[in-house]
Amino acid sequence: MLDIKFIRENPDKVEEGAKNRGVEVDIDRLLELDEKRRELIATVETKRAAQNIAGEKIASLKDDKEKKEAIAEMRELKEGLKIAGQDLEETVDRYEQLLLAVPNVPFDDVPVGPDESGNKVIRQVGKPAKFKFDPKDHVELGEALGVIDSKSAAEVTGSRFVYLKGGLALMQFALMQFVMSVLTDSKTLGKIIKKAKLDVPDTPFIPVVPPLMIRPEVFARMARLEPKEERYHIASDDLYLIGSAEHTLGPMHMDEILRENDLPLRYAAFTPAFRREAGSYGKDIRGIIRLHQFDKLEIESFTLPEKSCGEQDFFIAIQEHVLQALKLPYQVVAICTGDMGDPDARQIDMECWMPGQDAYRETHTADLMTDYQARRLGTRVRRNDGETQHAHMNDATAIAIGRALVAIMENYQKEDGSIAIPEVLVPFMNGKKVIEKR
RNA sequence: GGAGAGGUGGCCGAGUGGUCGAAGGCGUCGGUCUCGAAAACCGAUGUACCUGCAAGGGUACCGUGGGUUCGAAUCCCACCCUCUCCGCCA
Repeated sequence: MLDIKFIRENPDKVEEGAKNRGVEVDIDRLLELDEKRRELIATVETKRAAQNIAGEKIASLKDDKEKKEAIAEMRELKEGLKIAGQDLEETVDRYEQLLLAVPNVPFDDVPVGPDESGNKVIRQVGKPAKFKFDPKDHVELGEALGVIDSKSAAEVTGSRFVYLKGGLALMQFALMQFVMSVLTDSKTLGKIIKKAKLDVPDTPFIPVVPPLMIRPEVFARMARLEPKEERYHIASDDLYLIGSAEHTLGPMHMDEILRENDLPLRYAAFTPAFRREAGSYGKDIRGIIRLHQFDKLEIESFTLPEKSCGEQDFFIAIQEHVLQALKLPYQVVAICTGDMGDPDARQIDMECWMPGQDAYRETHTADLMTDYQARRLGTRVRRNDGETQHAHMNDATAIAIGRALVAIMENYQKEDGSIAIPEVLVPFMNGKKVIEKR
């Protein structure tokens, strides 16, 4: 949700932003309703003030006759208030509906475009490996090694589910451990900050294992309930399965006022993510690139408004650190206006080179929501001077299973079909250096 | 699943129809004292919205929604949530 004052002062900017995202909102109508709303508030509050004074008068009167007269007067006041009150209520309802539909305003450096075709590659790091043999894709590799079993999963649960087995299952935990070890160590974070020349503190991330289900009201306040067809819903308890740890991490501080000195608050959460993939029939149907369920390590932070941009840069630097440590070739992509989520002011993706796909594919994303989510959530900061403001929120992938495993399998494959294990993961895999057929 | 208790300000907690936005305590902030600190003492401390250049003024909020009433934190109804005990269970 945007600040109505900001919309009042920058209607053109808001309208243009929405238009560039392909979102239709009637800003003129919203401002009309806002004006009407404020007029009605004035009317209603004046009437209430009169009523309050009359009420005090009644309470102070001793004489029964006087009292009766005053009460009769009060009855009339009450009627007028009722009508104005209803009018106000209706206006506010329509006003809020419109206000909530307004997406965040994209930063000026966000490329304008209708869909993913408008995304811009910012830089490429590492070169796609050249193979002396025909590289296989992860499905072929995984099935031959017996570490990916889609067939059994399809029988047991359905398509887009998978059994990860043996070395690959172990690698998932190695990845989690490795990345978590980065996120919780201020020394490593300090090095990342220094290398990227950032001006952010090295405050470590607090590890979290959050709930996997969420109430609809809270989901809506995160501006992530929609599109509903993308969410799994548990009807018996009216709960939704989260599509990302962000969904239950973000509302941790709803209706709270944080203290300036406690920021940045950084969290790293491990969760499965559940996605119905309703809009992607036939897309990536092969393998483990797009699953209904995958495990993920997600990072989220709450910062002061003026620090949120640098925080996103920091998140990106962490992602690049991880990819470089894994020695995966990747590119950094600025997501365009039409391809961003509604709450995002800027979205940056990491795409890893996947030889089996012969393409760069998304493995990470970093979203800067500014105060858009925090305003809905009521997450505020009390500044040291006593002022309160809405906190800024950032959210990003630290490592996502499925995609990360695909990148490793396809980049680290050997001619005999075995898969070398990235050096940094070896200590987390009992010293195992290769996944081979057993 | 069964039985019970309860939701009040950052926290604890009092308040059962009218000067209650709400006692008291804790915490926090400022001050006095001190070389400094602790203790003690004094003072200040909710949020949101409307209005105003500002000082200020006004309105709402005691889980949520509705009702009764001239007037509701207080009475009635519905719902939501939390906690405790028993049962079941990783």
